[in-house]
Amino acid sequence: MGVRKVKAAETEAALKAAAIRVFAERGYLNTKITDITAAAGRATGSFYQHFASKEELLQALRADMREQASEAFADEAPGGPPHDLTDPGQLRAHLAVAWAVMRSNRATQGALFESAVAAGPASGELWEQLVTDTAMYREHLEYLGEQQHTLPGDPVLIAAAMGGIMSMLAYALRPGYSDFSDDEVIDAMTALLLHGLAGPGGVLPG
Amino acid sequence: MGVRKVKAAETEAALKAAAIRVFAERGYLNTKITDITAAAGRATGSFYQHFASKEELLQALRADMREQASEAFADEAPGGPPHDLTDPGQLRAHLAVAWAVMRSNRATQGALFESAVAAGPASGELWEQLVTDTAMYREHLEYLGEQQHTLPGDPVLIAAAMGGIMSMLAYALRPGYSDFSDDEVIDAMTALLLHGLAGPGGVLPG
DNA sequence: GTCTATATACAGATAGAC
DNA sequence: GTCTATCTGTATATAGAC
Repeated sequence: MGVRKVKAAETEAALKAAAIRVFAERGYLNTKITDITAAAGRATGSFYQHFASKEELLQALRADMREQASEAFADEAPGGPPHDLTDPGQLRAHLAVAWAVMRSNRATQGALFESAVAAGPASGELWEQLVTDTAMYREHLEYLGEQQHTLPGDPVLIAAAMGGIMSMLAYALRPGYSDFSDDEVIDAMTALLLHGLAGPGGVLPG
Repeated sequence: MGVRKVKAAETEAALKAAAIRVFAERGYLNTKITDITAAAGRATGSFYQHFASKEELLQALRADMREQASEAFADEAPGGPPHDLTDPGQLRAHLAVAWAVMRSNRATQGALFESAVAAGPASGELWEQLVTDTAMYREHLEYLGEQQHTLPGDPVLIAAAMGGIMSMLAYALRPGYSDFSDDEVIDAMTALLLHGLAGPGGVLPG
């Protein structure tokens, strides 16, 4: 790689890193291109040498996150059969990995969320994102269905609900104005999604 | 009331109605003040005679919705004791009313959601909105806790999760690119929140 | 490739006639 | 109170020198 390309790659990396920092502070929608370039110590014009728009930069960050996510889930279940989401340990492990990925990519995750919401309800972007991101849940639920297990509802809908609540909490829950630990959130969501409000006892005493 | 005040009230109502229409089409963040005035058949300048900003108009719409919501819930349980959310019928009724209010105020509900998200993660607005809107769930859960019922987690967190999933779905789920009926959604969420993925049977066979 | 300087575009808000 | 016309601020994107 020539020295020129190295410099370019450096700048691109600097812009991405700066974007992550400033997205975390002000949020995606509230940051201007110039906020990113300033935080990266570059000139405004340099931005467009690497990205056509803020949206395109976000897609690059999304690709990075996807890569990290698939690695994290590959570590969890290396090529094995689908998880049984009604097994407490497996459900918890799954939620814990998903939560860890979302939290370590807080800024990117939040930016994608903001972008999808800003597109408006009629665009369907948020629903599309929800369905895409929960494809793994959906598959596991469909597997359960094949095993004659009765599901609470359509696998697509249930999967979207599960993923939706996780990403909603990951976005809304910030240190400072609420003090739930990661473990507390994971435990609570595991219990809620596994046995619901009724608890592990099944049907309540009449 | 003088004729002048009548005209003013008419214009204000026209602006609110127009805002609801255009929010539903383009979303809150994507609509300009001029979109609203145009849809209402008024001049741009007239807007500021009634609202200082788009945000203030939204607060007015929120007040209208709150009023409607409290009526709906009052009809459901007129002055009675707190609901038992582990009772299938009561949980379903509760979710059904919440869903009906959100759907019949789709545009306002969506606009509030967009506004809270656009404020950025660091603002805490989305969390605040979530906690405020789920105060009723929280109280019911705390009541269950007092009855020695074991909850999946902190009432504030569980309530936020319940409300979060409902408003997320209400925003993301639109006719056209997904075809779940209201009943299907309510049934699925009732089942999920009541008994989780494991189902009403309680602990699964080993 | 990176920089400075500038052009373009548009939403928000106001001024003043009616 | 409502209108038309306009001003202001600001974010995006480009042009051209280095």
